[in-house]
Amino acid sequence: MKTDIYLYNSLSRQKEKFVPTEEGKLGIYVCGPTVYNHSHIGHGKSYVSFDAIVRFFRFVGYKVLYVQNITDVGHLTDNADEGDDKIEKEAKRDRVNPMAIVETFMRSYFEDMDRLGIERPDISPRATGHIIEQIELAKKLTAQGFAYEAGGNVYFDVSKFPQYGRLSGKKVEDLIAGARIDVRSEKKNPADFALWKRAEAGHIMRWPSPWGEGFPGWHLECSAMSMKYLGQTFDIHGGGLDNQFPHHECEIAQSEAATGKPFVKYWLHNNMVTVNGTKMSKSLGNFVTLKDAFARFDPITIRFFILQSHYRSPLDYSEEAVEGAGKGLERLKNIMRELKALGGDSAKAVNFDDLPEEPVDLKRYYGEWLAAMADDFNTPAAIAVLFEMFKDINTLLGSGVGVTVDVASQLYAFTRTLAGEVLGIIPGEDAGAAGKNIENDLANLLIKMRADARKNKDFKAADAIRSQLQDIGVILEDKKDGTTVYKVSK
RNA sequence: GGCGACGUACCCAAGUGGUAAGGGAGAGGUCUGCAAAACCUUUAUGCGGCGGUUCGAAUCCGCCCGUCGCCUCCA
Repeated sequence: MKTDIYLYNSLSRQKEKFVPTEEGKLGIYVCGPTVYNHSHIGHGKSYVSFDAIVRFFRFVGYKVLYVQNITDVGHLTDNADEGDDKIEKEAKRDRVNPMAIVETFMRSYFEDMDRLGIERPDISPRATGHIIEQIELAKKLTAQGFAYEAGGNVYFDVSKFPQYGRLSGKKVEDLIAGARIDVRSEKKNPADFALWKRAEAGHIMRWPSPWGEGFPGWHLECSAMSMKYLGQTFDIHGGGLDNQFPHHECEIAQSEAATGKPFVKYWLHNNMVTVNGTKMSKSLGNFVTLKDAFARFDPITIRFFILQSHYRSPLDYSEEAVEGAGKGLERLKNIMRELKALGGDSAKAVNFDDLPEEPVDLKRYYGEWLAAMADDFNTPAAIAVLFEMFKDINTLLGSGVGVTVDVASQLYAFTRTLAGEVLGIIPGEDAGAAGKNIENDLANLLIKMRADARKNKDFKAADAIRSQLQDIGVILEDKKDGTTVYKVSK
């Protein structure tokens, strides 16, 4: 390991040094989306954050197993007991099979995540694919006396699990006192939550169980699937702050009651996205979908915007703020393009144990960057370090001293690793100038024509070429040495 | 009502006891045929307000104001 990582554990409410269950390995589970609608900016923040966290763990040498579920059943529109299944509701409205809704929005979800440069989780288990495991868990809890059946429903008996409320800082008594009176409930205690729900007539998604036909409660899937793939005790469980209660609280209760072991060592919660200062939620209908945002901004700009604030801070989405972020990101891309043009893309591995201090003090910048990332994944501070370094690099490039291919290559590889491989804020291989294709040849042809016009002081023709290229999204820049480079704007 | 978080320049945003990172925008300058890009300089005696602790506080304590979140589905 190159460094110790400190992270804020919601369970202890303080920063702790990360100590893996198994040396060199990380098992992480992050609550995935319920796929009944397009993903919004909030999903983007959550999954971009955890993507950066996972990438960083991999960077420092951990072998990571990243599990993120797809909820495709059982998530009710109301509280944990009443209301329709969200997916069925959409399905009924559109008169299609619920699984078609699931398929549509699951594809939409992955498409959006791909565009945000998020690496796919290692395992994306679906709730409906793990009905057996969920039934087993419910059976076990019932047999152990932690759960009871009532009219085809199975409820977890919160009174049997005294630690309930530890994660969210809530007291069961307060919850009961504050709970809405539900006269029809078969529950012993208003705070009890459903492990299994009886399927009423007309309910489409249903499975046979020891308690009759029904479907699993929302919380159960995450316990069943996380433990299946990561073991009864695993390292990190992540998710949105809004899921801390009741969802994660219920997961802990179910899992620890069933196994008698600690469920998760470190709980990580990302903060929420607000739009115009108000929380965005599917229920409120004020959400900005990622597809909306992508129509306005480059997806990587959205990613950069997200990582420019800390994952535990709330993020207010505004076009002004994203535009500002986008311009900063432009600078980063410009530098990468220049370094690449100087021959920097010749593959070169970076030896982080032996970094040079000249002509750019990579050793220092790496140390600062690493310290920022290792301190609860402080991506905004890490990005600030990169910008300081870019200033040095730009000064070097503009100094007229000249940069050797070797140095350019080293700077490129270094930046590519920190900003690209780990933070994911450098888009794929799109840096224009070095391409070998017809587009590149045409662009260089026009550049040459313009250069000839300029030589003949025919600035009208030269500017016409430049402005018309700009109209189609190609921007020309004249360098100090008299050459001209082009870039394709988004 | 209960619990929690936050309030840093025009905008975004780090910083949790040692004298205000970074990005955007603005202003001036260098370079350029002009642009663009880049570079240089500049923009908070102050970190919601008022007290307190301390040699020293944006950072700790108290009160107040404001905003947001959770307590019901949400990443």
